[in-house]
Formats: sequence, C-alpha cells, structure tokens
Amino acid sequence: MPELPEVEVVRAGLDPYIAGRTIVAVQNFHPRAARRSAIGLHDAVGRRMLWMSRRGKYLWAPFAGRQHAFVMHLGMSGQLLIQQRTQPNPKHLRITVEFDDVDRQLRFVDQRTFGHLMIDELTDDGHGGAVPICVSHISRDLLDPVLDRTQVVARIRAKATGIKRVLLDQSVVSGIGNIYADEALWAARIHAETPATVLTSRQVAKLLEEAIAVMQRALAQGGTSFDELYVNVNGQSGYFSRSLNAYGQAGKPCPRCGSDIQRAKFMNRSSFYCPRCQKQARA
DNA sequence: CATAGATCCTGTATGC
DNA sequence: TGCATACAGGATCTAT
Repeated sequence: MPELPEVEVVRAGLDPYIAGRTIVAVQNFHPRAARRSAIGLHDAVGRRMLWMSRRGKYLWAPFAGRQHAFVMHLGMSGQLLIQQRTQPNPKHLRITVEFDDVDRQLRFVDQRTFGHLMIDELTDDGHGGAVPICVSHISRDLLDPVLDRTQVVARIRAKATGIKRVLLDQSVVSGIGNIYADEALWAARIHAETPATVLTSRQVAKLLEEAIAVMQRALAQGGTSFDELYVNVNGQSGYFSRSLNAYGQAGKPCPRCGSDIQRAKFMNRSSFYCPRCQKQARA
C-alpha cells in the first residue's frame, strides 16, 4: 500500500528517533514478519543504528561499522510505530524492537503480512554509499539526486509491455505504486496500456516529471491515507487522498475535461483513468 | 532473458 | 442474518 511518499514520511519520522540508538531486544510474534536471511533478527541486539535510509519503498538503518543494516518493507499494510512501552499492543503487532530508551519502542504492525523486517549485509551502491544486498536489485527512485533520468527514460522505452506495468516495475524505476502510477499517467494524458515502445522520449520524460510532481505534493501532505492502514510513526494519516485526480475516482468527473473517470481491471487490481484525456494508443 | 499471471494474507464492503 | 464474492496502497515466484 504505501508508496514512495508514504514510505518517506515514515523514514523521516523514524530517523531522528533511531539515529544513534542501540537495540537491546527484538521480539517477533509472526513467522512471516522476518524474512529469511543468513543473519537473524536477534543479531540486531547490541548494534547501534546510524540513520534511516530509503530507496523506493525500502527502508534500512545501517549499523555502526557499515557492514550490515536493519531492512524494513511495509508491503501493503505495514506500519512502523513509535509507541510508549506501556501502550497496549495493537492488533496485528508482528515485531517489537526495543532500544536504549526506557519509555518508547518501535512496533511493526502489519495486517496482511506482506511486509517484513530483516538484517542484511550492505554492499557498495556505486556512488560512494551502501545498499543492502536484498535492495540492490531495486532501481533508484525519482527523488534520488543520483538518479540518471535520461537513462531511465531509455530503459522505460525499451520495455516490450504497457507503460503502467513499466512504471510499477521497481527494477526500472522505484517508488511508484498503483496510486501514483495512475496519477502520473492522468497528468501526462497517457493510457496505462500504451506500449512503452511507442512513447517518445519527450513523453516519457514528461511522465516522470509528473510522477515526481505528484509524489512531492503528496509528501508535503503527509502522504495518501484512505483508512487507518497507512499512518506515520505517530499513527496519524496523510491528507493527499483529497487531492487525487484519477485514482479511486471512478464515476466522478475528470478535473480537466469533466468526463467520468473509468475503472479498469489491471494486473489483479485496478486502473483509474479519464477515457477522454487518456486515449489508448496502438503499437 | 523478458514478460504475464498467480500467489502470499487479513479485513471490509457489497450483493444475493 | 448468513454466506459468497470482489477488492485493497506490493513483491516475488513460476510458467511460457
């Protein structure tokens, strides 16, 4: 569920809390919450976390020594909450991480259990930084200053499939999910099933600019929340859902032309689009 | 190798 | 009310 803006809100909330703290205990209550790894979650005990990093929808906190990191992914319904130790356990609590903080702890709550935490080895990211091995197949995201946008445009146009599938392919460009894919396609007036190969470089560049713009606007609003499933580290919802132009707007008028926004089945989920602004192009 | 589709899970909404 | 079905913000595995 959470896409780049929502994950970034969580990162920014966690960073000042975890930076410099040492883990004193980890409790796992669910077999799927910790991903299989050569290093178990309990090896985090005694390690000091430096800061909170993010690539796309992945979060990680490098440990002092920069050899390993605590990796986190929220999946569809994950939450990372900083809560008082005395606060009752939330429903779907999967993992508790205790630090050298007598009052509060980090709680990983995840209804659908598609998210996970793990400890992983760090590897060189090619630009003087480090990335966990399990994240190294994920491309840089659109808010990453090191991202080579020209290269991304070329990679997108080389894909033999529909443009929305490519936007959702985290190995091409990361951070975009179903909401922001639909919003970016709406803004760029491109149909989801348009073959990536028929788009011009200019069109794809424009699409990426729209994706950046909508994600930055969402970030400024604390992300998109439809319910209590996505919240920040303090349990608060973001407000961007009221600014969506296409996603979830089936039957409502397109803010640009007034036609009814349509819903179509797409990859076992949904696409929302304006049938007038976003015409299907042919190969 | 690249791509399409199924699948992992729990909860809610909707229709009969 | 009960039951069945569809759907939900994602990533990964499998088959082709």
